[in-house]
Amino acid sequence: MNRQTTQGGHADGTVGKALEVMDRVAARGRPVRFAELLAESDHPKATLYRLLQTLTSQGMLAYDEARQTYAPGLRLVRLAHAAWQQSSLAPIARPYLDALSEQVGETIHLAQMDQGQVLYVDKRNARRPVEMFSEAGKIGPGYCTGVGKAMLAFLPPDDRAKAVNMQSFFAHTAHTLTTPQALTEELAAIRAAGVSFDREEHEPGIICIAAPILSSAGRVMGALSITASTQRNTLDGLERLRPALTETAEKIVEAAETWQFPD
Amino acid sequence: MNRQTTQGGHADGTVGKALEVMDRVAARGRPVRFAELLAESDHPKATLYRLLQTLTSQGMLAYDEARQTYAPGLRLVRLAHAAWQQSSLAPIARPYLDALSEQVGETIHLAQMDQGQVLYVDKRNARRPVEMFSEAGKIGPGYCTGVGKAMLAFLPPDDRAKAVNMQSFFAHTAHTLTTPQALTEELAAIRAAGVSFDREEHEPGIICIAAPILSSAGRVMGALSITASTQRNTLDGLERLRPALTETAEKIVEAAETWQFPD
DNA sequence: TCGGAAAGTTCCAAATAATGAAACTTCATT
DNA sequence: AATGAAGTTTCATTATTTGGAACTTTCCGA
Repeated sequence: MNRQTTQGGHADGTVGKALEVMDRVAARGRPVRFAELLAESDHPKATLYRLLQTLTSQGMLAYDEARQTYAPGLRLVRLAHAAWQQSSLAPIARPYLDALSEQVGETIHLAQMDQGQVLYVDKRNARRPVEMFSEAGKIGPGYCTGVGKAMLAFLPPDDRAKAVNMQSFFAHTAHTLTTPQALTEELAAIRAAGVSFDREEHEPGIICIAAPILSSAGRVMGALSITASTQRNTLDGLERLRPALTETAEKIVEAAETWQFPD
Repeated sequence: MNRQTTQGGHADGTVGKALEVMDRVAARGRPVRFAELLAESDHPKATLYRLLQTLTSQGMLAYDEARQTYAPGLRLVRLAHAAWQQSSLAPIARPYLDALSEQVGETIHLAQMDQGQVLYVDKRNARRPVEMFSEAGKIGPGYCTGVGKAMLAFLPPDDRAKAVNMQSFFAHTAHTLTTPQALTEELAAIRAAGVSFDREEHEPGIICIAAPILSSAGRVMGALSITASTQRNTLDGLERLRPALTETAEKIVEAAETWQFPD
């Protein structure tokens, strides 16, 4: 029972430290040099060096000899396949997303919570279906997205408070909620309404309606959203899609709770 | 310099052991109980228990309290997104896969090698595009798939010999090559031909033509294949698609070697 | 081409974390 | 209640990790 509530940073044992390094490499979004990592890490040179060696020899990182850079390794892709299939709502929700996509014709996101952030696990585009990993696996902020707010709103009070405090508020647009107070009030309104809206809070011109996916016990399993641009739609227009949205969310819960792994 | 050539299993340090446990959980393909893992592991109970605790608290595993089972965690999905984008050929190859898909109208796979196995990193279906993680991240055998043989054939001799010995041959069909000798001969033929064929070696009724993706220095970067069923096509029919296939492979190399991460 | 500095790698005694046998707690059955 | 299988905790022992410093290589400018 060794909880570190301090700043997102966990670190039990050697494994924790190694994974923290993994995260840093992944967060860069491009190949990184040893020195770059060293600069932002508080490990001594030798320690960081050996952590990177271990991760590389394990296939968790790929080392490019020519450029002397590290990048996340392909072993992760293999592991993630299993994670996506087993631990995400995506495989169960797929047919319902397909149906909803056909019905409403707008962009749809399926998201879950991971470590206080929004993790997108599936998507349908208005025209072309799915865009692979380029969307699944992407993360987003909790306080200024429809799915983020929908999930935060229905978290148990303690977790919700914790999650609200973990947000690092940034005014992406003039409509972004930028204080814990404003967000807390908004979340109460969302609980009352049952759905959340993104009123151009994350990107100008982009609006969305989102619904939480709640287990029958009331636990937040994820969230589902329909996104549109202000050029082609309005908040009222999205409000009209609410029944389709919440019905889909309900079907997903039902499917998830019925689902049993075969022997 | 502590190499373990023995059976795919590496294990440097604690991190290695933890990741080996991760692999075992992922390999099951369904939630696993502690006892199941204990039975197939050679760690003592307490050790395995703590490894699982660490991985769980790190978000690498998800623990289902109700069922008392472990499954790969969502943190992996996040990390894999970065890996797929940065370390796989998929993002670079995408436009070329799209074009090839449109041109030939058959199923297309893009694969890379990971730890002696074939790792699929992208796919196009005949009709509907892409199927998310359910295909990307999947692994397959090297000795009886078109992409596997294409990559094995062009590996440096030492690596090739090692990889051939790592295969665990199983006669999926009557056409499967089931000995290292037969495979080695086939690989020589593939080197001479420049492309490989799957002659119903993995699944009855499924054939394919595959080409390696070789860097200008001759290093194996991945492989590309066009798959068809014997009902709708023949090996000769696939042979006719060879120019389109190899041209696409060349375009991908070119794009990959030109590609530079922006500052 | 040469010097110098920065980047990357190795060493080893000290510090720390992992180990695992055994004892203990649960919880579902008989 | 009694049994036992599954899961959890303890703690002295053991093995791994640590990090300062020395060493080697690479890069760059004069």
